[in-house]
Amino acid sequence: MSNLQTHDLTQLKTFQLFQSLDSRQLESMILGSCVKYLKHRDYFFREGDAVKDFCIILEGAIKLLRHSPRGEDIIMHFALKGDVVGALLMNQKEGAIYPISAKAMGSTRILCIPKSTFRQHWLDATIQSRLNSLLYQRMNSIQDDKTMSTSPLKVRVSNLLLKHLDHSSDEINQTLSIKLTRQEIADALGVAVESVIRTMREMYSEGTINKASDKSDEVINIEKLLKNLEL
Amino acid sequence: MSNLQTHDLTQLKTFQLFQSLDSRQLESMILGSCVKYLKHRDYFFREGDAVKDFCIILEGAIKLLRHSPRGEDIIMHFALKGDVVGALLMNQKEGAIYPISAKAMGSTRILCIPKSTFRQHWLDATIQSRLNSLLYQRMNSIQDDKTMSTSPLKVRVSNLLLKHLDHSSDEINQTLSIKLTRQEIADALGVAVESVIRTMREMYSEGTINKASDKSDEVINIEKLLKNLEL
DNA sequence: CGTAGCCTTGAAGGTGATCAATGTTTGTGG
DNA sequence: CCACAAACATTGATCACCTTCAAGGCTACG
Repeated sequence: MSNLQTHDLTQLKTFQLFQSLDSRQLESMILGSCVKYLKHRDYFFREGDAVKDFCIILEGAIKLLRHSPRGEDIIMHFALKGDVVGALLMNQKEGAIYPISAKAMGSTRILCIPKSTFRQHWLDATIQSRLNSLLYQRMNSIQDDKTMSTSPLKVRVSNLLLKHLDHSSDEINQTLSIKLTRQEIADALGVAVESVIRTMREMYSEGTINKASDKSDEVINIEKLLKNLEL
Repeated sequence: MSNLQTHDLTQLKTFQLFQSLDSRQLESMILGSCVKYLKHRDYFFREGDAVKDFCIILEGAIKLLRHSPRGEDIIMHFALKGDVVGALLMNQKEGAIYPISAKAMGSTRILCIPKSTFRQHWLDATIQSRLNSLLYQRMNSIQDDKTMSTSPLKVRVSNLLLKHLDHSSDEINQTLSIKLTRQEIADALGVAVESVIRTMREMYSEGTINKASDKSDEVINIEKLLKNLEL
């Protein structure tokens, strides 16, 4: 736990949520906040905890998940740099609990903001409307998933990979913006790991997924990926 | 299409969204609005249409759905009286399109509000925060569904029925707040109609669902229903 | 060095999909 | 009011996809 650095402030201003706000407003919005480091698999909060604060991801990634009745994890969303985690809950009544868990993927740096600051400085029309925008995107993505729920697994895996492609390189061969384990892909789709493994093995043999030259990373051929999504 | 009646205004005030607003504010929020009647299966808007307005349901119900690649409908949400449909889209840029279709279930009366009014009179902190609340509930419900995606169909059907029980009567035998066809249940769960029919036939034989004495309505034994959800 | 988390493979089995045929209900127009 | 179409419901037979279970391997990390 530590305080905000100057370069963090600069970074904040690049996030969609804070675009072209004046510095005074920005500073009021992060009153009482602090930077936290989460290690791989640390929880920011757990399903059932009393709602206390929310955060903005400065570096790394956080997965939002629930525990299914049968002990599996179901992943609802992968939150990346610039994403806001838990803000929707700040409007809830006193005594509310988190309906979901937030778990770090790899070392993650977050800016942790107390509920009171939200209630004093975030209830501004512009901000709320931007939060709505973020929420809208997340909603849309969930609905995309649901739309494909009747498609064969290969299509659903392809769709998931597509959503997480790193668009910085516009090559045919792209990488993912976060490293996803087979287990995580399975948890995000609500299927068994073994099924994901078998499906992705097939995608290897077709050349949709390839081993990267250097490391254990994986590279995705976007043309072949898109072909899986047709029909 | 017609204008708002006095009793409609009274009704509006009973909705969560408008709780304890003064009349002046309420009137500004419905500037330029009009009441529309939708017949069964009429669309309020269709996936792909240019975004123009949103609505509040005065009477009846609207289902929000998408078309899957294979021609099936996938139902995302059943919106009932007092629900707001399409408000999240009003913040989007010019030229946005509806990502979803909104289709009436039975005769439905709505208050249809133009985008311009939203932009002038809804960007208020209180309202936005209430919209967030509605959205939060919808999000939560979708996440509940997803959490059960690995459960057997009987559990998922039970869960869907539970969500739509009419809690006005606190008897053991309850009815649904909207009439759902087997097809709609199937579309909401993303499964085949035949599977729903077979599952519900079984629930009949167990006594979880029963024919109502008078009509073709169905009555649900809530104790047996809850038993299906355990484990 | 041993544990924990993830990956992999194979064999067996079940749940729900698909297809095809038929019945029922509702609404529409002549 | 009847005839016809459209939407919804039902049933059975067959089959594919994904799950489950069991066993083992790999890699990272204290």
